This record gives sequence, structure tokens and C-alpha cells, in this order.
Amino acid sequence: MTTPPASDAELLRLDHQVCFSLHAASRAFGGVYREALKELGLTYPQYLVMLVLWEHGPEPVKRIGERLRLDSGTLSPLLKRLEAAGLVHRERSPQDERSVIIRLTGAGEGLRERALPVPRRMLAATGLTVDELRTLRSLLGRVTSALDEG
Amino acid sequence: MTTPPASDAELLRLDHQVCFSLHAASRAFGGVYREALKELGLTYPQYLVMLVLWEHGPEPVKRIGERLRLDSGTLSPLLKRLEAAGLVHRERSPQDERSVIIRLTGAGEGLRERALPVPRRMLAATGLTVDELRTLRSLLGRVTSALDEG
DNA sequence: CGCAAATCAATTGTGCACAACTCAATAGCG
DNA sequence: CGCTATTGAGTTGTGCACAATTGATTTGCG
Repeated sequence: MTTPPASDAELLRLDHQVCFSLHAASRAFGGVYREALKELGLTYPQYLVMLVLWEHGPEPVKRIGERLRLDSGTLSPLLKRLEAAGLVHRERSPQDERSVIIRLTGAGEGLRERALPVPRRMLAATGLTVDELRTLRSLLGRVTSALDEG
Repeated sequence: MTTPPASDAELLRLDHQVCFSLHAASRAFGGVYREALKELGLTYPQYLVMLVLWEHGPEPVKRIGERLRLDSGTLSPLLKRLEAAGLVHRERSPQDERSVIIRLTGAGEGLRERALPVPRRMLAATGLTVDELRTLRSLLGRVTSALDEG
């Protein structure tokens, strides 16, 4: 694997291209997820919250936010909509009255099975090999960590 | 470089991780850009539009949308804000009255110089090597193309 | 030519992201 | 113990993303 020289001009262009590709890829994924999740009545961010709850059980809003890198300004209304849809239930923590625990309802648990085929469909739609996906995941994780330092 | 076997469970998890990493990385970039662009008075999507105009000169809304993968529902209000900020000017195309040409004002042209240090700062903030950035760009481009096929 | 289909921009409505703020509850220091 | 600082959730306001629709203009078929 040769490394072509990186001119100043290419470096500047590379930044634009990486940032733009990231932005575009994120929205492209969103579009495909929108299709795949339509029949479940979930948006992609709502699906991410459901994944957390399916995997980890009842969790406080704060903890969900840490896992998904989202703050209360985003989660509060989103969780309100999930509650209105009958998928989750909110309850104040008895230990700490500031904290609100999010718990799946029966309907929320039940949705899990219908969501199972979604990831495999997405995986196929990316057109990447498993190795490439691993590389992508790794690079994205490192970028996010580095950017979040500043 | 060995290829560990991919279990069914890992495949499912890999999809979640890639999608989530993409989502998170995109927002992490947005946050850093927000900082870097604050003194220019631009948001990241507005900056992308300015990049297109700086590079290609006056272009119709349609063409900008194709380059940035954005539709008129997003661009119309965004361009209105750029116009209100005195950075661009809108004019109906004489050749085709349906089309609206976006043209930089003097202030819009002038902003270019102040924006020059931004990409280098971003590049450094990613913490990746040039080769890794090239790999990332390539993978993201392929994913977006594949996803946009469906 | 005349009219139906396509095209382009804009608008409307919903939802996400995030900064800035409020308010209640808790932790922790003197 | 009392008071201050911090924490957790929610609210408000701005802006982006996108589906669906509207309205004006152009294209192109018959």
C-alpha cells in the first residue's frame, strides 16, 4: 500500500471531503432506517433508545444520554413521544427524586421481536464487507473520541 | 491482517455499532465545527453551502442541493438566512424562470479568507493520519452510494 | 400549436440536536 | 445542622432534515 504525497491543497480538500462524507453517510443511513423502521412506528433516534432499553433494561434518562451521547433537551421530548406511543413508562427514582427511570412497557418489550430483522437488512444495504465495517467502526470511534476531547 | 470469524451475534451488533458510530461521529464533528465557525457566524450546513459557492461560483439552488445531497425544504430557509446575513444574493435565472441562482455578495466573498484556517484545525482535531482519513472518506463514500441505491 | 407531465423553488408540519435556562432535589462543606 | 454548589430533568428558542404539498414555469408529446 503506497502513500501518495499529501499536498497542502489536498489536505484542505481532504478535510472537507471527510466531514461532508460523514454528514452525507449519516443522513443516507437515516433515510434507509426511516424506511426499515416505518412499520414499527419508530424514528432512528427512537430506535436507538429502544435498543438501549432492550439490552440493558430500565435505566435513568441520564444513563441513556451517556450511552447515546444525547442530552436531556433531545431525550425529554423523544421519551415523551415513546411514552405517548405506549412503549415506555416513566417513574421517579425512589432513591433520588431528581432521576427519572425509563422502563419498557409490555408493548415496548413486544416490539423487540419485530425489530430483529432490521439490522441484517441494514448490513446488507451498506454494501461493505465485514472487515470494512470493522475498519469503519474503529475509525469513527477514534474520530469521535478525539473530537470530544477538545 | 487476520479475519476473525463473524458470528451471527457479532454481525447484528456490528450494524448497531457502525450506525451509531456514524451518528455520533457526525454530531461530534458538528460540535467542533460549531466552535470553529462561531466567529464567522455560520452553522456547519451554511459553511458547506459557502464552500460550494467559493469553489464553483454562482449556482442554482438545485445544483447546490445535488452537490450537498440536500433538498429545497432544507436549502430554502438556510439560503434565506444567508441572504439575511448579507452573504448571498438570490436572482431568478433569465434562461429558466423556475430556477433561482445563488450568488455571493462582496461580504460573502470576503468571508472566504477568514474561513481558511478552519479545515486545518478540524483535520488536526480528528487525530487520524492522512492515510486513515483517505480510508475513511473512501468507505463513507461507498456506503452512501450503496445506501442511496435502494 | 395545445395541453399533460415534469421540473424547480418554496411552504408546511414533524422530529432531532443543542445551547441556555429554570426548578427541584441532593451532596457536601463549614 | 444550614447553606451553597452541583446534579438531573424539563423547557424554550434556533436551526437542520425530510416528507408532502403547492404554484409557477418549462418540456415535450400528440
